[in-house]
Amino acid sequence: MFWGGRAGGGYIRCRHRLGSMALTREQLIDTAVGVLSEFGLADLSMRRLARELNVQVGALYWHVKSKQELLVDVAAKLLGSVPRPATPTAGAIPLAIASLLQQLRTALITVPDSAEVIQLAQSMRPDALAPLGWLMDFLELAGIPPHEVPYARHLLLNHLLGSIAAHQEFQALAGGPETDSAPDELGQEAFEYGIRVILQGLAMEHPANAA
Amino acid sequence: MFWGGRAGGGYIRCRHRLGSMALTREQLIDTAVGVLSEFGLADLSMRRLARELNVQVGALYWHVKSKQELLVDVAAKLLGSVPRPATPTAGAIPLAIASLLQQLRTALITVPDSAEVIQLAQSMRPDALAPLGWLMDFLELAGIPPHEVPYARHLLLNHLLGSIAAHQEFQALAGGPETDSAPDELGQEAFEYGIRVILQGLAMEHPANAA
DNA sequence: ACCTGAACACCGTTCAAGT
DNA sequence: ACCTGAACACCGTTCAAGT
Repeated sequence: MFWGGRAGGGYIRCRHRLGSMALTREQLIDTAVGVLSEFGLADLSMRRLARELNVQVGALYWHVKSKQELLVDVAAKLLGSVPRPATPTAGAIPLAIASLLQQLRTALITVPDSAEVIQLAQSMRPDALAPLGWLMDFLELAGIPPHEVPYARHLLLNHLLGSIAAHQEFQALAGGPETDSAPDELGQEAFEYGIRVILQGLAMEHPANAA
Repeated sequence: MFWGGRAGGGYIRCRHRLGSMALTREQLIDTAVGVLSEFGLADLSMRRLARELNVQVGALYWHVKSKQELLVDVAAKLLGSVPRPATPTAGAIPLAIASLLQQLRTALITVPDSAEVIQLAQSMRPDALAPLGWLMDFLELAGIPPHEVPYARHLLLNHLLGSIAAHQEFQALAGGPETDSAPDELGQEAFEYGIRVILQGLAMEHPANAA
């Protein structure tokens, strides 16, 4: 959620821009990813970004149209590390789906409020997040009727984002990002359980596909 | 999402408080539900509520500790119309789950941003939303191993809230709350599809239960 | 082309002081 | 007990004017 303590102070180590050379859109996005990763969405304000980059707030609006547009780019960058999987053979589709989702989870789980950012981006520009398109491709490949593919994708996506959000909430209450070993585990188990259940359900609903 | 156009103007027909008698917490909650229902979460500010109630902002903080606490009560009120279902017989558990979820959807689908409000409430005070507890009871009754019951509940809840949010987004883009007939339908179909898939998947994962 | 300075119209929360 | 008035520390966005 976007609520919760305004953590306030705390600067990012590197200023991301020194002296004289012009600010770039890339720098702006990278700084936004940095602030999000370290302090969360509540601290990710345009004014905070301007401070971090040693510019006035207005300057940011020469590079992006709005905060929302910036967040779409932030979301895309968060998923940028997930590699495009090879097209799976017919029998291996459920496995390919599961491993894509696992990669998405890994990319997002350490970034606070990442689920919300992805959801916003997804609702603003459904095409901006390539990996979510791959998911649809896989479901089509599995032989799910075209008009139900979006339903199935939503089901998987809601589970992914929901279980990331739940895990981060839980961690927040437990205080800090889990200093001791076995940091994830419970969230990971819940995540895998859901994937298993949904894939099994899909296999029953669409007897044509492989599972 | 909490973003989107600040709709701005537009007052609620009845002032909810006239003249001299003291403001009550109930009035505050009801007004909040009213503003949410008509204008959405972006317009639901403490200052707006104060205006609507003809009080100064500070007055609200005598009745509630914070905006978040108020929103928990708003969430509870939104689900207040859902009646406690009778305990189902063993064979009818999946049906009871499906119909409870349908009732929850019906209670929330017309209220903008209701999914976010429920999610916030659920994360702040997991016990405040009784109907979500009933869901867990049903899953236990279905013979799901205790430590997996929360996983299954999350799965269903994420689908419910996710499909409500998706439906409202879609409607927002389509302009206004669908003036012509057949207003829901698509969202309803996606919703039922997901329920079916999840329940089938649960039945496979836990052969003991009935489906 | 790129940025500053300043404004506009907002936020949530607190708290001394009034009744 | 219940509320006002005023402040504190913020927001996102716009835009004339500077370089």
